[in-house]
Amino acid sequence: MKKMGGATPNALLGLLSIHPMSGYDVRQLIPRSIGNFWNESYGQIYPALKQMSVAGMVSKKTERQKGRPDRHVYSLTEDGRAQLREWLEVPVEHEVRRNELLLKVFFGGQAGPGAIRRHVEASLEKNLAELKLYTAMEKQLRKEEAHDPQLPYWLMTLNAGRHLSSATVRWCRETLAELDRLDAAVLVKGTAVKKVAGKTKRRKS
Amino acid sequence: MKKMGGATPNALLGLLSIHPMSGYDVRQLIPRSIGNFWNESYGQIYPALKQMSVAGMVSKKTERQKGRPDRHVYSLTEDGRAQLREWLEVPVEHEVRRNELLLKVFFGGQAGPGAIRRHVEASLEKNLAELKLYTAMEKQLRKEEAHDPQLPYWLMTLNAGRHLSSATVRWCRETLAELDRLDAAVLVKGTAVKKVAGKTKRRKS
DNA sequence: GGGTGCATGTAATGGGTTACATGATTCT
DNA sequence: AGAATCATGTAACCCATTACATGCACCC
Repeated sequence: MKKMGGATPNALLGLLSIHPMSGYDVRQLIPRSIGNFWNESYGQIYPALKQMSVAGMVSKKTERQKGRPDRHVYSLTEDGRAQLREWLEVPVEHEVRRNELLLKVFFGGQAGPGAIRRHVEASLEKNLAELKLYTAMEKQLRKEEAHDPQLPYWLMTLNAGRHLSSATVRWCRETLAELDRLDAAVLVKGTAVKKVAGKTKRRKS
Repeated sequence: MKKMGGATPNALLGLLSIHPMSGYDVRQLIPRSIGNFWNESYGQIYPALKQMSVAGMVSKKTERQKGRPDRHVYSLTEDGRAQLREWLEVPVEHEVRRNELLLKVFFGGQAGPGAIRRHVEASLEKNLAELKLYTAMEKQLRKEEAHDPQLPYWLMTLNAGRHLSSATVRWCRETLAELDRLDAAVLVKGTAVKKVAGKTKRRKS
């Protein structure tokens, strides 16, 4: 059995472990499953499935269709399942996840007035929206997949999303307050002060 | 002035905005500045500095040294500063940050007993350690850089790290509790339980 | 003598997205 | 008529890490 170091093929094995699928199906499934913390594009999926097929991790069955191209449905082999289990044992190593928002905040002193505030506000909105989405997804999952033995694990990842998003929301609010304080300090010291953006847009919700 | 789309050159401009530096210096500075949410390797830094020099974003001065190779010290030009300011205005777009821990948790149903728990415990430890580090860093920053006008922004990113890490800690604890509950449920169901490693196979919706 | 730090850089390799190419079907 | 969906795949490109290559100084 060959080594499968990369996370991508293992992620695919994981998805195929739910049920047999085509490459197209995999791509469609992602946003409704691991989409909040993982992504794969067609450019990764199709070649990876082919390689894994050669390596004996998956077996392929071709379903012919009228008009449309054939569906190549892949399912896990025993080797594939073993490989997945093995990979799941390997400790995850820490990688620095890049966060462009924080990068810009770090250099905020160089930015024009209001730029950082706008970014933080956008992040706040985004994370509030995500929070709503998570609770909706949870309800749906609990209903539709009530009997799936994997449900608890799916809920754990949803819960992670909730914790992360709500922490980000809290940070955004604190940061906006801090930005207010900074602006105020500048005003006090201030030379010629006119109408620097002091308004925080309050909108729909 | 050329377009600089990628975040890497702009991150370098940002670091050079603190004070002029060599490529080597940049690399050394990263872990003590943006290291918690950004990284650049020599393989990126040196070519990028060269390109930016050609593009007129930075100017290079060579300091000769005894024995050691020359230091190439780069500083921002006006164009570079403008480019940085411009980039700081551009809204950050959402990218799905990959999280291998969550990926493994999602497929936890396929894992051997204890594997997921070990990963979550490791994450808990890691984040607790990071929390300690953040408070230490904050103290140090407040002392050493007390007069730097950029300090507030640096503290904001530190604060983000704190929020993120402590959210992760909370999630880890909740998740460990949930894993306990799952294990207990399995024990209850498994009337004739002997070898835990037994069979959870045979599942198909 | 050997490891570490200073200091530069390039090349190989891997990972990943986007754009391209094809083509029928179904919906608006 | 035109767009979206189904369905496959490849090629070009971008981005990033790692390994390699060099070489002196300093410390143990």
